[in-house]
Amino acid sequence: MATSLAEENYLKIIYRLSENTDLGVSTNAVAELAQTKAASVTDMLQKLAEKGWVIYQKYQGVRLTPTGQKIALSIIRKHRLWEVFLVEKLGYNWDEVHEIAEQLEHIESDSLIQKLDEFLGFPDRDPHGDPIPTRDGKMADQIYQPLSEIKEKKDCVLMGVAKDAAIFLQVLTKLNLNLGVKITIVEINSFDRSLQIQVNGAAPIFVSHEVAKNILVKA
Amino acid sequence: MATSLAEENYLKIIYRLSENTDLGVSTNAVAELAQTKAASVTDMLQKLAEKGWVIYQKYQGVRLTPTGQKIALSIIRKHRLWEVFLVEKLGYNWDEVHEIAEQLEHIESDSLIQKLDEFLGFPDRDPHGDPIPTRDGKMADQIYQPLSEIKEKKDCVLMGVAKDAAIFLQVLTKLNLNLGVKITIVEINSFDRSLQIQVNGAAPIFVSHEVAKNILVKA
DNA sequence: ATAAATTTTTAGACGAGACTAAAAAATAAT
DNA sequence: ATTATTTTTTAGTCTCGTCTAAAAATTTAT
Ligand SMILES: [Mn+2]
Ligand SMILES: [Mn+2]
Ligand SMILES: [Mn+2]
Ligand SMILES: [Mn+2]
Repeated sequence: MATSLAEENYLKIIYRLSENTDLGVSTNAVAELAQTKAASVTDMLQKLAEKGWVIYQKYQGVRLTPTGQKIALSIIRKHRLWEVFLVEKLGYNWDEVHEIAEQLEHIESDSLIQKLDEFLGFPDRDPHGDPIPTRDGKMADQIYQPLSEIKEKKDCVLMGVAKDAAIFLQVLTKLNLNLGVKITIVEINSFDRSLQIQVNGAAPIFVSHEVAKNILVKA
Repeated sequence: MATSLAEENYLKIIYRLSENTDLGVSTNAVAELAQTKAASVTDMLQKLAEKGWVIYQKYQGVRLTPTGQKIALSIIRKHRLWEVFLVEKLGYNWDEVHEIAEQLEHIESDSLIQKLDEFLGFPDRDPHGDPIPTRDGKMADQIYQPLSEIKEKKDCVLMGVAKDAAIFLQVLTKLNLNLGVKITIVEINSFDRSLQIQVNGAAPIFVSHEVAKNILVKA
């Protein structure tokens, strides 16, 4: 069945909110991400339920059906492949691509994504370190951990981010915190949990716990 | 002012219908290309007129304002650049790209088109030989002529097509009539104006006048 | 010049997707 | 166990872009 742009965006949002929980997703949570009102969300959830893409019961929240999940994953796959294209081929920075990919992810053509994937060398991570779902709808687990969970004196490598808002990415760029850099934790300030770190062995800098939470690293 | 997908498509259609005439474009002509009804076209023309993109007077047809023309040309620019991308970078055939470009042409990002243009090496023709409008909205003239106007015994080179419907392009491909081939006119049959031609010096084949009209060549 | 045919516009309706205001249900506080 | 608060749903309205049916204007034919 055909999916409208609005439907695709709702499914993607529901998918995102489902990732960290087994409970149904609340109407208000969807409304916030969709930048719309709760009443509009209720309307849409009823439509999505009729199409068989979500399980929805009044006041009980919503969850994706296997079909709904499949659709969401295919949109996410397109989004992330386009992000790779924009960064790798067109020379964008990682903080500039999300909004454009939000548009490109809705282009409908199986062969296009197939060929794009090939053109890009079948990448398995996007420019923010997020796994790219496979063609048959399987997404690798996020295997990296937040920098905030690494112990003092340890080394690690920046593999991704847990948030791709431009404003956050620009901060990282300004601090030379790019994909692949080596991070050494010099000290963790116990009172506000901020970190003193070295980036590729350079002079130590400070980052807040909030920032560290959203930086994904491998030991 | 922002343009909706529907508005962009209407402006593009009006542009196309204006190319070969100085008269206003008729409601019915637009309706046919838009695959919609005349009543819907009338509605839209009134909206476009309010936005200052067309001059519209009841029963008098419609024509683009300079602003409207600018918008139309920017959509056509995007369409053709994406077509180049699909053929040159992703390996599509020229008969497969039009529908996908119809979607991609509506992606909104100045920097994206800028970077895409650069990535493609600033092409000035799309895979069908059509000129790509420049960033500041100038479109080169179509300098090629229909094969149907070439004299007997003359040689020419296939530079483009006047129609990019997949069904037509597939016929050309089947006859080895690809961009850049040398065509020699062996004979013109006077009774139905069909042509006997050689493609790159191979054994002669027949093409109808209808086909010849839509093949663009340079002598 | 009048009638017939065609084209175009208007009038009224509809679905998608959003909104506001108000009602209902679920949660939290006393 | 009642209130009070928050969340969610319903009811009614709006805009966009489309449709059909009918009216009006234009063009063509007689
Ligand atoms: Mn993104
Ligand atoms: Mn991403
Ligand atoms: Mn095309
Ligand atoms: Mn083309």
